[in-house]
Amino acid sequence: MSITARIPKCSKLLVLLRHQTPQLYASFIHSASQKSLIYESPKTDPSSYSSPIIPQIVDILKSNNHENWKTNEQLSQLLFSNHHSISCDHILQITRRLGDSSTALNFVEHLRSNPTSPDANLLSFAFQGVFELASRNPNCKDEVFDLFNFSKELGVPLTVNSATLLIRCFARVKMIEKSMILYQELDTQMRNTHVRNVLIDELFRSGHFVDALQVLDEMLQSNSKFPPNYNTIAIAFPVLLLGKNHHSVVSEEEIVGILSRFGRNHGVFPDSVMLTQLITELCKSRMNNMAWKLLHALFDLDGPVEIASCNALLTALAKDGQFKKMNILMEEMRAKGICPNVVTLGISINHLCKSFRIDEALNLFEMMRRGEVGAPIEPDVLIYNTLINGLCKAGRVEEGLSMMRKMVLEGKYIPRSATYNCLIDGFWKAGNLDRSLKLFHEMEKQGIEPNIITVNSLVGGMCSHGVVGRALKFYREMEEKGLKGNKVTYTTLISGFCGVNNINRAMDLFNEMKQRCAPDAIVYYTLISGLSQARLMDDVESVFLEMTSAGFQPDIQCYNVMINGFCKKNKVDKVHWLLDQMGKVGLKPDSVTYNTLIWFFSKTRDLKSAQRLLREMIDNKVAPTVYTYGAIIDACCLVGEFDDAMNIFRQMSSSSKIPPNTVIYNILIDSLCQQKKMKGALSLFEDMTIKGVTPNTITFNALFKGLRDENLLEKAFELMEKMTELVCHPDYITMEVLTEWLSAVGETDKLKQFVEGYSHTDESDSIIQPQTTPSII
DNA sequence: TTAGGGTTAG
Repeated sequence: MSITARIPKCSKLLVLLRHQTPQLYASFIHSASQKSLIYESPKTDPSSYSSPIIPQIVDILKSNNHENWKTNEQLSQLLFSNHHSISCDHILQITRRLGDSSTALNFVEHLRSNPTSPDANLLSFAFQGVFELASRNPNCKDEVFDLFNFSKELGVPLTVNSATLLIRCFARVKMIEKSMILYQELDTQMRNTHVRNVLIDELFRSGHFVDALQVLDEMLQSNSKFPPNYNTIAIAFPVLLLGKNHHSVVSEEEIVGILSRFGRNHGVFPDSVMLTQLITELCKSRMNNMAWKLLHALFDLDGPVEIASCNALLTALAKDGQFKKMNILMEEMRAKGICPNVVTLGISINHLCKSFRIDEALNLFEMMRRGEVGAPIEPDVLIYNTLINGLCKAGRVEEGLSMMRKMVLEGKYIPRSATYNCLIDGFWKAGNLDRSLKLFHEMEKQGIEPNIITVNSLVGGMCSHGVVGRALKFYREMEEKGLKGNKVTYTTLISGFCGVNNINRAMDLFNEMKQRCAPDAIVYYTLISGLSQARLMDDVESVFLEMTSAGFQPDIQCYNVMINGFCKKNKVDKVHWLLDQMGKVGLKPDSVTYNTLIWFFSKTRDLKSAQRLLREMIDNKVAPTVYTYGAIIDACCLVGEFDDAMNIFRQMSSSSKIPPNTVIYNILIDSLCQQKKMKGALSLFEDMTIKGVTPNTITFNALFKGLRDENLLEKAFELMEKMTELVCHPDYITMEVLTEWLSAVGETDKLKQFVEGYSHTDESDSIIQPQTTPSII
């Protein structure tokens, strides 16, 4: 039967009842013993489940038409005779088993036909059954409301469970105001903690913050007859702290105030699990301060705080770099007698490792193990891994490896893939790819499965060591074994191939990647950077367009890379286009952008534009850097305004704010050499060594060229010695200049001596290890 | 707890 078909029946019944039994009707109200109706949850007498009366009655009710119930002697006996005292629980059980609200309502009517005065309690519980059955229907909106009105008109009081069921039911069908009215109409006794909890929950759920807070406020009064319980706090706090609307309604201080009233007035506190969850969620939502306040409110109230909650906050503080607060909290924990556990140890060690304070981490590890900080704590495999990783990241790979060996020897734990991954990554980053590969084979032999991180680390190692072909081959082998590459794998390989200027292979890999996974901002950047480096600016443009249409907004660094690329290709219109694009998305040029553009104007000998940009830069509050001054000085030299260049240089030297660096000295030395002013050039060279600015190959090349042009041989020999002394490596330009000059003047011995001066340093500088597999590029 | 980017000059 449909719901709409059932409703008129209720109304008919109502009319019938009013008409026939006015006194009876009134008698309910008097006999209704409210007290017996106030239950938190149905306190079903366990015996009633096994009571044979229930199935007997249900059986009769179900197998007979309701019109025949009245005449059924057996039913009358069972229900109404004094021999069988039918309890409220019995009635509830029976009504629930009738299957639908229509039959259940007929049962209510039948109970009312009891020749002796019917017990109002019984009817209340029968109605509860009716409400329960009706509310099962997802479209119960009107029916439940009509049934409720009907019960009201009959004067049948609600049970507590009927009240909460109806409050929830109305709220869920977006009639929360009806829930409120129902609550207000309830007898004061009925508005108990449970009912209020349900109402508050539904008010919060439907966004009625103010009403919910008002009900909560009543409960929190110190003389409240129905004080809050654990459920109240469990309902209110997640919403107050993490709900969407709380910023406009309740301040952080007010939330703390509410918590204090729970604790101080009623001794109700969140338990450890709830508190930990709340802290974790707050920190996830970047509300570390609120999490801090929450925990400290509990400290102030002397409420129960366990180590897990403290660990949650410590984790967030460590992540956020709030180390002072971490120390304060640790001290407070000590004062409160909250003992650190293995997790606390892990957080502390992790934080020390991430701050490169490895020795302190190792120290803490030993101290905690030995029980020198509270009770002894046995570290877990994660802590070992954290330390091994910390050692590797600090370049202390041998110590990291010993730690793993020690862990195994002590029989503590078997290394995990992650343990090996840290070491593999550490060794190649320390320049020893060979050891990484040995560890990889060792882990395979030990039956510790490599994962995609192992593969990516080794692929990265090979790419960094210049053996990109081998990296790809290795990846293909791993792919065959089922380790499919991800974004990281492809980005690493793409970056590697761009690095060796094999753009075709990089593009192939990019296309292959797109078949497997969606590209992200990092891979787009990598590709744009590689293509810009290769000056393939048309391709840069198309990748840029693809990136933006995929929904990724290039950041300022990415724009700078592209602007630089277009500048180098002299594509001014494209530079303007990119600057426009930046403006449209609200990205402002930074110092790198300005420097790139100023450098471009310098190179095109457009000193005026370079100076104009310098002014614009300063006006826009972008601080000039050593690059900026370098570019301006360069421009001055190129247009022959050498005195201006020297003036800027002197200002830089005297202010010590941005002291000139090697590049600036090189520009000036080169310019002086070209002007054949060797005295000045050599004096600047002297000046830079005094100021601790290291000359490099370019400095020496400029000087050698100048000295050669002036044929100042002795000075050149002096500088050659100086160059060897500084282990400054000659390049092809150095060799070209010196070979030509010294051969011509018959000083080849000096040249030989010069070259030999570097022979002992060559080996240690080579980081490329002998290959065991042939490279395919 | 482990893996990929980081821009500008001579």
